[in-house]
Amino acid sequence: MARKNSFSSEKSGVPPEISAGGGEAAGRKPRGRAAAVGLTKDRIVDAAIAQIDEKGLNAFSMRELARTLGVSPNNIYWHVGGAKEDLFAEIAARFTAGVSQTLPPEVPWQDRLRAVFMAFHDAVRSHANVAPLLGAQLKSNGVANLAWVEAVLTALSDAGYRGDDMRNAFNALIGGIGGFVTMEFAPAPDDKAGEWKALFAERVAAIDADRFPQTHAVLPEFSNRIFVLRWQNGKHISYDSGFEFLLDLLIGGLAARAPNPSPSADK
Amino acid sequence: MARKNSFSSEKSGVPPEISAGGGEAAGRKPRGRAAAVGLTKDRIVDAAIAQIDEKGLNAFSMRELARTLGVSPNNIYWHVGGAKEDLFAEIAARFTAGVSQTLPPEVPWQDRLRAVFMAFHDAVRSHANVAPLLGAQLKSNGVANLAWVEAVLTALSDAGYRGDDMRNAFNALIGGIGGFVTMEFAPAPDDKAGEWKALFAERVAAIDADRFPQTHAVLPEFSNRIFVLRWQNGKHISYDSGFEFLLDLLIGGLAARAPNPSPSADK
DNA sequence: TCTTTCAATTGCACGGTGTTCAATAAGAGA
DNA sequence: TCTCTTATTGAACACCGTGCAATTGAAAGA
Repeated sequence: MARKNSFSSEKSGVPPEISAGGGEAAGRKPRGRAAAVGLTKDRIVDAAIAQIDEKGLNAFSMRELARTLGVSPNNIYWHVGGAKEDLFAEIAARFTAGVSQTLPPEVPWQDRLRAVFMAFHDAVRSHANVAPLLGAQLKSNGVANLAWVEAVLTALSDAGYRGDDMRNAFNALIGGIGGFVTMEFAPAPDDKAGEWKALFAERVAAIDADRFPQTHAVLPEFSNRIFVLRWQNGKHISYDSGFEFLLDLLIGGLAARAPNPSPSADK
Repeated sequence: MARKNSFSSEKSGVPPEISAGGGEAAGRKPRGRAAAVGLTKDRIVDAAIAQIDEKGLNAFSMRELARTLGVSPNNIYWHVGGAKEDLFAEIAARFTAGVSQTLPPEVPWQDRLRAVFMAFHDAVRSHANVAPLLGAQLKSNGVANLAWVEAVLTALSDAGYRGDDMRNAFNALIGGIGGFVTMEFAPAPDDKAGEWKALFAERVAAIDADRFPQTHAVLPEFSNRIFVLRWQNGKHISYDSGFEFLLDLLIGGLAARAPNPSPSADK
């Protein structure tokens, strides 16, 4: 039945359930020999996300998290395993975890892919400040929910991709889309009173029409609405249409060069 | 012409040239009224990149940079403008700056786009540790060289894209590709003696075949070679083919739905 | 019931960090 | 020579991540 917990506490004084594989059976508590059980990994992650939502990832600190939890910092370390990085990984896992509910296999693989990534996009937007964790750190990157991976791989397989092609397609998808989202919600500077915004806007407004005609021409329309010439992120300016454009480009391209163009008929 | 310097030092005791537009005429020194002129923004950025290359972005510190430059930290702040963030922005600008040499307009826009992004990819790989700066911070993100933006916009224009379509195409391209690179080189944990690698590899090897058949099936081949199931980044494992796949997907897709399919004939 | 055991929690301290404020050195222009 | 501005420094503030050793306290075994 596969309720494996590969390696739980084998060593000495170590936390409860170390990063297991799945993550759906949520109720199971440490249970071995509880003492003043008050803190849980879940509670920590919840509080951490809340704190990041509110103050931004830059301002996040272990000590402050401990303060708001009414707990000693070391307690957090104990539950979460060693380092801030591990907490971040745990947080990242939360996100792809929510997206695991996949569409049935009858649905064309294109639609399934689309649904998975749209859901991912929505999930991230609702906690935009954690976005950097999802793309810019290997450890966070690596703890993603397997159901999510499985869904993508299955879709690609149904499209007929195998071997290196499948690997490249997977990486292009995850890298392109995950990366887009990271960039979409890249944090703005810890601006003291919007000073940077003004400076940047001024600079953008003064772009030289002779040296950069194309850029200058589209400026009035694109200013603060394209990735490089902006002073606000996707939290304030919607990049939804850009995201969907990318998604269409990728899925369309995958379909165009897929061994199995549209329905699911392989195997 | 156009040697504008929009707003240089107007205020009180502020640094020399604040973020100007272009950046090609390199020789010009502060020159207003030099004193113990020994430190330059360029020297600082050089040293910073070197330090990040060597020790990683996480380990980077203003104080240590100052130490290796044989200089007081404040001196750096003075030259670079207020905060670590500003230095990072300056660093990021370096990268897109190197890629400004564009192909002549006779070359089909697809090839021009391809060249621009391949060059970008190469530039980043040669200083992989700075990658997170390029995607995961708005301020760094925003100082990119305008020649680079101009090149992309021109290509899209030649393809016939206008208005919202152009904006979406631009964002999809920059977001997708820039994001991919960010993820490709996402830093691995500051691992004490490869402990995490082992743990992760073990976990990956133990994936449940019943719940995740597809994932399990491709594992031997994909382990550590796809984005979510890996413990090393693009510095050690090549994602070149994935990158090119993405690039082809995007450019191909853009061509497929472009008003001007292949040659440059608009305007 | 009384120990023992060990999960869960704390205090304290170390060696850093980014950044600010006010003071200074040192050339150029007068 | 005396300014004046640019360039540079010293010392300090508040805070950080995290390791170490000590502690609590609930349940397991006697």
